[in-house]
Amino acid sequence: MGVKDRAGKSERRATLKEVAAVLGVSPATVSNAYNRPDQLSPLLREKVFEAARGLGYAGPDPVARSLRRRRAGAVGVLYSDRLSYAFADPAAVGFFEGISVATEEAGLGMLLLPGSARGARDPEAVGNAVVDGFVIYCMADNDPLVGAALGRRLPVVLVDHPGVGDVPYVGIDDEGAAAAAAEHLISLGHRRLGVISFELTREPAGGLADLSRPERATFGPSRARLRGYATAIKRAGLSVSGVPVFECAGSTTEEGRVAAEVLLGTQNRPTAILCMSDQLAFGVLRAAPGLGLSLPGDLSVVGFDDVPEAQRTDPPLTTVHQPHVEKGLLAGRILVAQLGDHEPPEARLLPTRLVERGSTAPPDGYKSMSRPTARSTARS
Amino acid sequence: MGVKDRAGKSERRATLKEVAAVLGVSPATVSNAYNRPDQLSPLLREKVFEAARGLGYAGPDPVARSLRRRRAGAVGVLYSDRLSYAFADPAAVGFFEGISVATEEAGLGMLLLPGSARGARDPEAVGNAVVDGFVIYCMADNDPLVGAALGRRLPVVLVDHPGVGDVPYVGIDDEGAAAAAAEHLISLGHRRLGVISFELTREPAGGLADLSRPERATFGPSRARLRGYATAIKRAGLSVSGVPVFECAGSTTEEGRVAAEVLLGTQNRPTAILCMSDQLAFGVLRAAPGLGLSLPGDLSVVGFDDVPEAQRTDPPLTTVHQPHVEKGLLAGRILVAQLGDHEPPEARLLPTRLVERGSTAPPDGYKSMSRPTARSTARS
DNA sequence: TCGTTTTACTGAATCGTTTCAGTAATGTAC
DNA sequence: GTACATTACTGAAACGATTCAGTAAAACGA
Repeated sequence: MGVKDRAGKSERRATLKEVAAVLGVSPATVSNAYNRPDQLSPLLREKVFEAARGLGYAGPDPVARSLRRRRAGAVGVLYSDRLSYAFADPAAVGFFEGISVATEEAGLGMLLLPGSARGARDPEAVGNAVVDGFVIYCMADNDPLVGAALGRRLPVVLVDHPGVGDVPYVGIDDEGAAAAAAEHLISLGHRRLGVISFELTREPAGGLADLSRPERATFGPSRARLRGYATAIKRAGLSVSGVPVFECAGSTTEEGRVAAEVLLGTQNRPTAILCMSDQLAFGVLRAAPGLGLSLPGDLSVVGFDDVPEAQRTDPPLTTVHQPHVEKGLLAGRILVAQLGDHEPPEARLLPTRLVERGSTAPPDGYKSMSRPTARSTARS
Repeated sequence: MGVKDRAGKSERRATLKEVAAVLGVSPATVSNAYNRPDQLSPLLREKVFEAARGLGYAGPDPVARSLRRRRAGAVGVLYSDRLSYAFADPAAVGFFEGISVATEEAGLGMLLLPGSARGARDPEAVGNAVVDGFVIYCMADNDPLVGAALGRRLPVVLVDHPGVGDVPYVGIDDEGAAAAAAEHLISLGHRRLGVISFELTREPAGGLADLSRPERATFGPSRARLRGYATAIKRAGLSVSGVPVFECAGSTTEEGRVAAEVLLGTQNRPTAILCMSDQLAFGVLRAAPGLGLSLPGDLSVVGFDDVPEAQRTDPPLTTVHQPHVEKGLLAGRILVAQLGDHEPPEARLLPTRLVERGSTAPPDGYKSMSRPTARSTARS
């Protein structure tokens, strides 16, 4: 193509003013043709469209329009990690699905911001996002992007994140749900538990810790879940500091597998493992055969999330169910309502429920007492 | 709260000009403080930030900035249906994942436009989208939103959509892949085939048709796949018009189930079914027991997509593998390259491959000839 | 000390719309 | 024929930034 001249791209797009000029009318009239047909004779309106077509004018520029109208027509979504992780995690996908229902109802777009991946975090993206509000999903307490988003002074909904001031908040009772999961194992007779956790700090060390200091976790739901596990364990009269916690940098099957190998490689290995997500639990299921363990006889596993696949693993996964889609829907609706100055639905904690499936059983050689039934932890 | 006064929300946010006024400097200086630190004494810069903090000014307004800079910092994604469907379909989710990798690399946001659901389609959303370009994914040929997006004169990548002019295009060889799927069944000895298809027209009738007029489908990949099925069937000397095609409005398990019940409820029922997606095929698997059919003995099923779950069904699903994530990644990269005036990767057809699993076998009482091996259909 | 460069800032134009307050022309009422 | 309403359009001021061409002052070299 010879000289590099940006191959034809440079012809500037026509503007409303130019369309007006062609017809010898005022820009206001052209604007009205697009936005307020009743302010115009139908004839002139047609002429405007025709002239526009002639100039290749595709209608008012969205950016200029947004500036003038002061609305962007989209809501921003902030996620704690790389977006591609979100798409690989059925829990996040379910949540996004819920949001999308709400935004679609309102005719709004859904802007997924470039993830706040560790290291490469780029607060500019939040400052540059052309949105009318934010859904902040599952971010570390001290993530600077949260501050950046709040600083924009737009309507915001916080999800799975500790409340900030009077910002609407949607989540679950992580602590109660985690406690229920631990209680389930304990009541089956397990005494040696292990935990596979999300990252504990913003710069996760990875590797082993114990359950004695849940408060140091910088990630709201992790902290609450650790606390829940710890509470149940203490209540049963067991030692909290004896419970190994393996910290995973991400919620993937692979990380779960590695964690399981470490946790189960110790002498006096746990007979049951509590996982903070189903993805991690799947990793444990995958690791078990290689370690010569069969489930649930040699090892019990509890997940968290109840993603659809949890029903189909072998054995099916006992896990804490939480309503991901509804969580997204509620968060989305609250945000949308704020934008339209409607009365928003009440922000709240959604119910969870322990779903007992085949991955948990009394430890080998233990006679179970009465088995507890599904327990629902909800608060309105 | 007594009088409804928009509870404190109305305090207008401060502007750059106001920050400048407070300090008695020019707006240009404040702008420079944010955008060109080197144009400013560090001392003054600090003062600017301090004044900004005092006024609750969170930095330059993204919309105004976009207007002036002429870039939005986001790419738009157009999908043929309601977004919530996309999130429920692992194939689409994989595609989105790929896009997100590309946009994230470039620090761009990913704006999912409110779906072009049947009926409620709202071309305004496309015209109003604040984006630097579009990925158009899987839209009907004559969808007005495609025209609207093209009309914006922004860089565009078309995915799974018939090419338009010299717009970059990414897809697979749908026809070849479909033909391979049909050939597989035929070589197993099946003679009575059925097809479960996506919508054939923009206003899908639902229900039965036959394979004799693939060209009327208004949806590129559907058309190509029907053509592929037909080609293979003709090549085998079978009658194309004898092949029942059930049209589903959406790609869901439920629709697949219904379709299977209709297709298999006829006398002289098909011994094998070709599905245009794994989701539809899952529906067939689910319907089979109720119809007293066991797979693959009584019925063979082939899917399309090879979503992860296809490996875990019972029996595992024979299906056409296509690289969803890579498709998204490639589309995203091409778009991003165009935005930055880089040389974009070459647009192309990605390879597919028939994956034979347990859901296909020779029809009952038929002795199979040599079984064909996985066949790859790729073009660069 | 003079001329030149560098530093630190400013003024004003511009990005492309929307919208509000008019205004001239036409229509209606009596 | 006058008063009033309606219709069809216009002018100009926002909306909130960025940027380019300057300019005055300070620093520098010889």
